[in-house]
Amino acid sequence: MTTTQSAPEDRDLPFNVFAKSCPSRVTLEHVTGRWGALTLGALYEGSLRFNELRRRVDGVSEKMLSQTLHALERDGLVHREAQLTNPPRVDYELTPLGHEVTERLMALIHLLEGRMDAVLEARERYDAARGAR
Amino acid sequence: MTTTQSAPEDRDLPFNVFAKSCPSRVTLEHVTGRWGALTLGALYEGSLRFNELRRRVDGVSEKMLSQTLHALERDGLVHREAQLTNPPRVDYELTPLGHEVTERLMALIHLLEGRMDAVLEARERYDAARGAR
DNA sequence: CGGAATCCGAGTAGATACTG
DNA sequence: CAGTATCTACTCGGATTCCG
Repeated sequence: MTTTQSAPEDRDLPFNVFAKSCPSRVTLEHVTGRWGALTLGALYEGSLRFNELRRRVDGVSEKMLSQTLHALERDGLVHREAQLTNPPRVDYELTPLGHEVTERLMALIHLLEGRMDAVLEARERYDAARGAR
Repeated sequence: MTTTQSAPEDRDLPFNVFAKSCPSRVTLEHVTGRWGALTLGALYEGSLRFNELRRRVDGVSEKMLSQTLHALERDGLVHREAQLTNPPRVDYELTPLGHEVTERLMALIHLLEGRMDAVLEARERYDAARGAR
């Protein structure tokens, strides 16, 4: 054993989401946040323009989408390609890193979508037991 | 080809997070939400008691942890085991479904932690270009 | 089309105090 | 220990307006 390792969660990684001050926690929130996850998911299929994204991500406002895209671009997960034509055209696409991240994210989303029946059942059981009191 | 399939995102799955009204979006938010993700992550190593959980998930308040655990329990991802001793002892652990979900979640978290250096670099580049103006 | 800026209400999060 | 209750503060997020 060449490295000193005590427990799995006690890795000597420089970054640890469980620590309050770790920057990785902020990025995790950008990625998994309400609109971040859906935006990345939409871009997973390919590059999209601003309003195409808005339509894909059902329910997002211009403001939130704009804000979300900025955060993801700043974190290096999304690339913004602006063409100064008239009318202007701006395409958003995943960076290689963004694609890797989104792969993992989609695995999570698809699992969840596939097991929603079990989740719904669990909710009914929970409500029947708790709500009755 | 035996199934009718038009596009990957156009699957005829009953649940689709991209749709505003889909219940899967709510569950996704429980799982990936600020405290949900960290709580599941903490429980991935094994069952924990309430205050152990509080210490692991750095920065969470009692209220938020309690609320988070209720949501995850209701969705069938976390199991609550209470012993009516004195002092009371309550253990939380992942259900099999919760474990599956958390596996995917941890894959995402670990990827992110491992690439934070790239994220931080991207941020500096972004700020240098944008913040300068 | 692709945004930025402003306003404002609703919901969320934290601190605190209390209970079993 | 394991929570609940309450209060306040703050942020989030939507609608609107305006600009390049």
